[in-house]
Amino acid sequence: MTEEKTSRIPAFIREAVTEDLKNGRFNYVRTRLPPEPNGYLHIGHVKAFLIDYFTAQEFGGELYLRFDDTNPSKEETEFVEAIEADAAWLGIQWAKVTFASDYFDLLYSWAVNLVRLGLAYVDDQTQEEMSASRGTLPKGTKWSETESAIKPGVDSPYRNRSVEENLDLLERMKNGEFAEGSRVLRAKIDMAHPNILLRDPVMYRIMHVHHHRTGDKWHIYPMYDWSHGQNDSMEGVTHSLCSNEYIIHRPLYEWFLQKLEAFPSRQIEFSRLNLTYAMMSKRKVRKLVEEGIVRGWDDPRLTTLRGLRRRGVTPEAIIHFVTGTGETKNDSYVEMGQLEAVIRDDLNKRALRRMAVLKPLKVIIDNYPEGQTEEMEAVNNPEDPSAGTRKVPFSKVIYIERDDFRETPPPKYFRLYPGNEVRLRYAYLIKCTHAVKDAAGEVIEVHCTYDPATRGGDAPDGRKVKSTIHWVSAEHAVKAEVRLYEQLFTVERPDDGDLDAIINPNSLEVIGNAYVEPALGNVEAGERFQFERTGYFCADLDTKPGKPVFNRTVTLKDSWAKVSQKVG
RNA sequence: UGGGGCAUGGUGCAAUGGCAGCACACCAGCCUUUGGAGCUGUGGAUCUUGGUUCGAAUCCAGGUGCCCCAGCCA
Repeated sequence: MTEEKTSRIPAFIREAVTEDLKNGRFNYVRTRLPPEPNGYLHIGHVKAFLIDYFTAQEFGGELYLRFDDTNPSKEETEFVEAIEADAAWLGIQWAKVTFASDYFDLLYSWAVNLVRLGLAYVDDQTQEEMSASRGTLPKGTKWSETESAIKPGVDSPYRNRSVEENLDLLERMKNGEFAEGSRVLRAKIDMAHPNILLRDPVMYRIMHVHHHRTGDKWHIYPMYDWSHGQNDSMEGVTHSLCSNEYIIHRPLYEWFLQKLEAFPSRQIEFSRLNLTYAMMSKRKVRKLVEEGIVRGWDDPRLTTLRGLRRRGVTPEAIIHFVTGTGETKNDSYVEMGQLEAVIRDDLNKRALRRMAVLKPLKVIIDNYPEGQTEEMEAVNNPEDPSAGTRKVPFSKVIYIERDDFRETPPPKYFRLYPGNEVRLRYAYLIKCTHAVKDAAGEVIEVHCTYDPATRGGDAPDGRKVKSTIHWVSAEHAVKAEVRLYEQLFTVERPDDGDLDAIINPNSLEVIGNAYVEPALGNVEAGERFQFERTGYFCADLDTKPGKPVFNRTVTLKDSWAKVSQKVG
């Protein structure tokens, strides 16, 4: 693999960081990954992770993994561990792990400073009152169907309390003297500001909730805007890289740090990764899991990291995909096909080839000696000679793919049909004589003759066949469960739609009676293979000794599907 | 004129005032013991109008379109 790009981070970030280093704003680089521990990582997070990781790496800096655990009602230790494990699986390395909650004490003292400066106050308004006094956006935006005009906000009646009173009230909020929702601490900025975030944003709210790390110590918890930038600054994070939705937060980010005269961390934004047919909304993914629409957070149909891993996607493929899509400030939707192409490319180079018959049809080779078994030599990976070869047993009765036989072949069909000769991969040329049907008219077995002179697959007389099909020996085959996946959703942008209306009812097909070659009989969960001509597969967690279960990671490109569609 | 952000083939990304290129997809062909892989080729894009310039995707001005923002979520 060649390194075609010298840099793995977007130009606009590289330039900004370079400039900061040159003009002396910073003399080192430190970035941070800021996951909220309220769910599992999905492929959308990988982009942010990689940008943070590579930016630090490229400038000889370091990366902190900092959990944004400021809302104890949603967050759990379970997710902290899962996120760490998933990020490590991806290959991301960090200098240390921290938590927003590590800074609760310091942050509180900073809030006290702000109150002393007359820049923050305790507001006793109800949530409804605050909302009503915040002003409105003009008609035409999605929230204002009933409102007709832009309105500035109105100052809270509590806005001009004395510093002493604010200090006292804040202290008592912290001590748990007040009911949830009864008071908040707000920054004192400008209730008429055109950017609504600067209309006296809430800094602390009262929550009498147990925190997964600080226990019951706190009764107030900071909001995102009163935490994230401060933590960046406290940790000496130079570049706080985040998605475009935070652009409007940047003035607030800077306001706090300037007023506090704190270390001037810099926020830079980029666009999120959107993928067609993928659900990125944590809330909706949770619903899929809770309603049993999928089998868990690691369901292979999900684009969670655990889902992708279970499906058989490698970390390298994920990284290659994400860096390959590039990073900009443009809103964009990358096609799922792009991900699949990268996965194929990755697996093509590393996956051992095996033969597996997913939908078996019995073939009897009438002129092959009864009871005889031969060991055929098969290549493990034509892309990688060092993968070597293996022996595959061959005998009189074999299974082939039902799709590889037609009693009456459509145009351009090169596979097995009465009178046609095909090659059994690594074995013999066989010619179909006739098919046997059951009472219902369904083909239940096919009879063939083989040419003993074609062992290995080449005819001494030089005659060619147009098709090579895969097979397994009936006597030696191992029975396997195979799970075939399709898109979970029927629409390209599932985050937008009504969940129940867009679920693809056929996203999972379980095949209980596939036959696989003996080499597949004892595989470890997680091992990846290419089943010749059908796709890439990965041994599932449910695999037991002698009872393999495979997930289809992705199909092979199927040009016959195209031809057959065109032909009709 | 509420504030902010973004506009390059179907999709995603390059081109940092000098021949609009790459990947995926698509189409045609070659090759093939995977109708896989590989190889070759075709078609297709600078949102719009004006300006600056020898020269504009790039700079300037106006317009248009899309996205984000009124959580005590992050």
